[in-house]
Amino acid sequence: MSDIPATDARRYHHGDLSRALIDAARRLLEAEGQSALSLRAVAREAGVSPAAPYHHFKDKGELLDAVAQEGWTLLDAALVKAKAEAPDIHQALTELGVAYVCFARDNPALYRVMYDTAREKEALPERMQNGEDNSYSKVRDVLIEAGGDPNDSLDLELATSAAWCSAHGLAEMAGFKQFDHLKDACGGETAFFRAIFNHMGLAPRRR
Amino acid sequence: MSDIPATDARRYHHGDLSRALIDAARRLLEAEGQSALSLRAVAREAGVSPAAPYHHFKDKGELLDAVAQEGWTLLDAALVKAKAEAPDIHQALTELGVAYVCFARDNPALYRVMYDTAREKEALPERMQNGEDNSYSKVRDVLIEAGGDPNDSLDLELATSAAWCSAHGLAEMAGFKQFDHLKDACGGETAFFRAIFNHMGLAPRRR
DNA sequence: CAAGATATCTATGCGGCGTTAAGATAAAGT
DNA sequence: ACTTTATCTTAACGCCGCATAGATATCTTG
Repeated sequence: MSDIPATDARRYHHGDLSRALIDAARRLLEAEGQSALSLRAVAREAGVSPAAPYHHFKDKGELLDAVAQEGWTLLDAALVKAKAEAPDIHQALTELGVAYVCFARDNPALYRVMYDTAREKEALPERMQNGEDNSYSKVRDVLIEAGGDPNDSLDLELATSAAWCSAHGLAEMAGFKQFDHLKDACGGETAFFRAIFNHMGLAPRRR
Repeated sequence: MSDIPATDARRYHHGDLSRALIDAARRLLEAEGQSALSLRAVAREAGVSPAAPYHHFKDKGELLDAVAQEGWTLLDAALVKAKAEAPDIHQALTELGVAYVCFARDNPALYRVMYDTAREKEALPERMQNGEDNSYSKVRDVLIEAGGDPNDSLDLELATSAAWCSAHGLAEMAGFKQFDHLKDACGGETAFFRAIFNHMGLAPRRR
């Protein structure tokens, strides 16, 4: 899924330690999971002393913020791709949802860091606010193209939020063993995702 | 929301330390939040030495399991109450959802522990499996009463799972500041919850 | 009731954590 | 060349989860 560069330069002044730390963190996250992501372990992985990160990040939380940022960017890219590849506009919303859940499945630890840091500040990143050309707007635009009323902004926002909540809910649940037999019965994991989304009749009021 | 008894008995042999530890953990969780919930802090709160808990729980995880267990029981009770109070069967599903989200809002740290421990073992508690007279079945039964086909068990399970995912998704998101203005626009928090659930047209195939 | 067995708790210690403070070293500015 | 500044290291503090060994209270059996 990812190619996080390994760091090599081992001179005293590193060159770009913040970058190297973020990469190290993502490498650790992918290889060992969230519980292994200590600041000291990140420093070790990057080949510096335990205190070195503090010259680039105020504390551990700020490093995690940076990691989460990259996560949101990756998720955004996955949604762009999904929309572009959707066969028609009425399936586009489901395909966005499937792409979302697949991202969470393929980057479980990163996905967790993204929402953990968001919960810490009780706010999703700006990218997720109602705005132009961000992740949130991608879902909203699909809803409009599929027949939503662009003038009923409250209803549109509710529909967009509902879609996001649904996708997040499924993303968090899909990993549980309870659903294994349903995945089989549906004929595969993504078929299961689609079936679940079909049961959540996500739509705005019509124009 | 809760009445977690404070422990007093301070004799050498405590009497019921496991009980006292669980209560202490829940008290800490409510007062200080999840990050303050260390095993040592729980022992302090219960008035025993840091190593005492190990005679009643294998490790910290097992204590959290016990706390989570109580959480699921409380959630179950909230759902029973919501179903009993629902005006008619077609609103019952939404009311279950609202009750679910309100539980998460009122017990944020506990709710988090519940899902964190579940994720650790990649499985929700048995209570959540397809079965008789558990939390899962409460949602499923409402879907049947509302017109779902009791014989199409795959579809029923998908619909039940979809409802649960949606509720969980909203529960996790509702705390974010992003939604404050929507809550206002809807005329209150629970009205917002209802509006979101309305946009997720949760239903099984008809009989 | 006495005495040994058992359950429960304390004391101590290990390594790892996040974070801070003080000192070393390399690069940049004058 | 010399100073200044940015960057990194070393060392230390108080927390943490957890393991071990020893103390103390209750239970069991005579």
